[in-house]
Amino acid sequence: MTELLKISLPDGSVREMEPGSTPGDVAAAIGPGLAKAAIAARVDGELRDINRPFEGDAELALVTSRDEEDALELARHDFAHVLAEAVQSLYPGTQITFGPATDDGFYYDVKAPADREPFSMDDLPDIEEEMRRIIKADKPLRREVWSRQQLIDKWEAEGEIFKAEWAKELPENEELTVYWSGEDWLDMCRGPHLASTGKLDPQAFKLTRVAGAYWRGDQNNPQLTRIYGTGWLNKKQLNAHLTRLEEAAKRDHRKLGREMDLFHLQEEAHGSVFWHPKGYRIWRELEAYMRRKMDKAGYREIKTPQLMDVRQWEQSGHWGKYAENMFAVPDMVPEVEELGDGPANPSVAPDADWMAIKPMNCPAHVLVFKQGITSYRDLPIRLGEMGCCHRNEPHGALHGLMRVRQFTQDDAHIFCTENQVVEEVKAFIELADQVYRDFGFTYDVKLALRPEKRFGSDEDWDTAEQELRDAVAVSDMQGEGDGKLEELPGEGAFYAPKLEWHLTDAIGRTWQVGTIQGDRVLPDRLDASYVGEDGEKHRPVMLHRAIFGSYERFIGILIEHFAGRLPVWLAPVQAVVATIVSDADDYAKEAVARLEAAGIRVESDLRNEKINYKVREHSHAKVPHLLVVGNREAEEGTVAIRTLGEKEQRVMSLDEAIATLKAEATPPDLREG
RNA sequence: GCUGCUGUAGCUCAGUGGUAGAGCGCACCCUUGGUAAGGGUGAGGCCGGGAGUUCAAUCCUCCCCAGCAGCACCA
Repeated sequence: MTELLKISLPDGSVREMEPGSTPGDVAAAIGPGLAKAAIAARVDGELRDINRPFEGDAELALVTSRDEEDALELARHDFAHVLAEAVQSLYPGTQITFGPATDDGFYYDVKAPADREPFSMDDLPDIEEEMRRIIKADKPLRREVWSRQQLIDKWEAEGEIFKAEWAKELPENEELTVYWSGEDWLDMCRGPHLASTGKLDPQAFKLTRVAGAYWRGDQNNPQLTRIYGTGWLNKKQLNAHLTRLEEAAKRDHRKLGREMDLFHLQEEAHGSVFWHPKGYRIWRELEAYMRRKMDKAGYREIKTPQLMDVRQWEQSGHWGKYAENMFAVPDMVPEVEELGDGPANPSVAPDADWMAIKPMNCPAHVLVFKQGITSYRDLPIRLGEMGCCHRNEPHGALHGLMRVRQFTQDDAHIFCTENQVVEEVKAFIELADQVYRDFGFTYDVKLALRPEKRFGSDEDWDTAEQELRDAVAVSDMQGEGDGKLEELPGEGAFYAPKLEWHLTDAIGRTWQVGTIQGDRVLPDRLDASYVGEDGEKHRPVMLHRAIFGSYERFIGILIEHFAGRLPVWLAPVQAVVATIVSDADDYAKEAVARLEAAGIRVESDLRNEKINYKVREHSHAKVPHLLVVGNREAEEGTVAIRTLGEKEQRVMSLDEAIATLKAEATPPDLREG
């Protein structure tokens, strides 16, 4: 007599099941409805196939499509497998590698057969069709445990060199599984999967693009073709997602930047921004705001050179570790050969001295710190700079305002003693939190730990990393996202670990803005010191920090975050006074003069156009307030305010309107209460 | 930098082996109209740059540049 398995269910009940039975059997025992709805199971908390037998007593929670997160993960993973199967079925000789679920779908990295070009967008319709065929065939997805050698033999026999390479590195003692799709195709996979391909909705996915991706993420390896898709549980979800993407595209800062006449980019200065009056207005407001914040927080602002002798960069270590991203300039008058009307051909003498344009401000700040003799009593010293830096970024990395070659940081370096580090980092974390909340952002904080290539001793790295963790633990952060501190091994700077603040753009990509880094390397390399209580020289710790990160990136994120509808205090034009008839022109001019006198950024629109047209145009321009005046308003001394995003107008006296606008135009740090 | 795609008027985009078109915007005229497109007329383009094939190239081929998506990179 075999002993029955005790399967506990979420409602607290316990079912006794025959050994070898599966979560599917439990579902069937409970009722036919559930048997049909159950797509997978959580067994002792682990997501598993519905048909994978229990290995003993267990806690079971059946997963249905109502458990959206699990269901989506499973479906996307299955879509990825179906994608791989479809590609191999259509194009024999294609090698498959990996294909995980993503935030909105799935991808699979494949290597096209040698006699074929890499896959392109044109191939996607055929592949989609083949995927639908596989889904409709309702092929069972069956789990099987294989030995490592079995896997290696199979992949090698089939010429799957990537899979074989991977299989060889799998641990010997772990249970290795494959999943069959029907009887004719399989992939090595940890699972879990749905019971069959037919559980997928053939109308709930769409292949979206192809792109190159390196095998195992290393650019020294062959490049594969990554086929991306978006995958959902049903067509409705898919369509909703596609609509969301369209909406997100509308708030792309590059598009809005042009439409709102904020800035432009052009090839002759690619990667550098031409700021237009309206865009630079936003910049100036941000800069004024940040200056007030930093002044109050005990920073002192400085300005340091754009160009320094290359020898200085050698000493700081940048020339060795960072030269490929630096712009170098010969310190000489170039010989210019005139070729008639053709291009001038400057040539550089072989013995020219070289200068480099600063890619960061830190070495210059150390040089400022080193002037004179500093006592421990003076510490901490916080030196701030709106520092314009140039970095020669890989061209494929450039992206609107988000990743540029010339940018200005709200940079500062805090020189302090060992004992002051945690306290200073804490103060910074709270300052950053205030700033992000003033803009309505939530954020994620990550801790980037020591990279492979680095300066400094392991003991110093241990200390520096722990200080950042300690500071986070004692800090008061309110505007944060999920509240967990994610640690990123190997991602720190060559001189210091970094705390990083990440914000999200319109389509969900995250961008680092703020950072603070605890550096013991640069003060040492550049021989910075202070005189301690004991009269001896000591090395200060140097904290590198920024909150906006760069004005360029921060403005890009602001534009996307607000879809161009910036808060009044940041809006380049805060109000437009628009007339209905020309008889109201004089009154409109008076209103504009009074608004200007109150410090409001206001423009007038006296054109001979219908009010409908003016409303439409200024709404498109995302002007927060439109003050409409006609004969009625002129007589009564009122304005009809139409606020962006609202359908209703409010009529109020001009005085009242000025007071309202003035309050809204006040930057958040200057508001009372 | 790598893979793929794209580059035509200020913007969004059609189009053709015989040097070009629309809508919006812009200018001018008419219209003074109460909250998201009033009407008319007109100007505007070395079809990203270079080389090649061709009687002829915006169109085909090659190289370069830039942009887009992803990868890699982001001190």
